[in-house]
Amino acid sequence: MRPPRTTSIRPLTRDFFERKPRRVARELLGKILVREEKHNRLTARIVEVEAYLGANDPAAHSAAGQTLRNAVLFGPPGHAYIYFIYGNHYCLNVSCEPAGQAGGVLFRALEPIEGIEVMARARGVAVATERDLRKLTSGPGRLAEAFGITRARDNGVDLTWPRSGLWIGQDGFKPRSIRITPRIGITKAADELLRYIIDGNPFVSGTKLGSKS
DNA sequence: ATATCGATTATCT
DNA sequence: GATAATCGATATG
Repeated sequence: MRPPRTTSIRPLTRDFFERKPRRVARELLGKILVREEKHNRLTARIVEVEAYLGANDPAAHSAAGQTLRNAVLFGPPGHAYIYFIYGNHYCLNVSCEPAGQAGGVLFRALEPIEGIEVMARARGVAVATERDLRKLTSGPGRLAEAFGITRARDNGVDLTWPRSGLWIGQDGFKPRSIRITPRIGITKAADELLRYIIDGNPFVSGTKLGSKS
């Protein structure tokens, strides 16, 4: 009898994140976000991200310089920058570039793999059909809620270190096709091509399910 | 299927 | 006091 095999997920290393946000964003597609707690393990594949440049990007939270809120972006790479927005939602970013440069990547959508029941409970939605899965992690606020991500809990954590409970890993998966588009929901620098998606993946936010466009 | 709108609060001017 | 890297509900074709 062959023992049941779980696909092994290896954490990404610091140098992965110590690069330009565009590069990190593109290469994060297909990687896996992991939440580990005592009795839970949540995993989901990254299918949509946006790059925010440390310099010369008016849409970035770092544009007006360092504050208490955005300090993590100015710190070492590979750490979680969590912000609270519209009085309702948390969003997850990872810091990029060497300390002192404020680049980052926003996580916009994931494809759930493990822990779907837990995610559904955290989101307060029922998952009856295949398409209901999109309600879990398709959108930056949604994925944060599904993973129980808050600023108090996760801002500043090291996403290369599994013992932090929130980390990013790889299992060898390579996206077949990547598409680059303008970023969503911003008013400044709204036409820069800095949004990276796995082409055709149904969990990408804004994707209409059941329509062929 | 697309458009519009209200909710709700940390953060900065 | 104004703003915001969103979401979900409602309205309309």
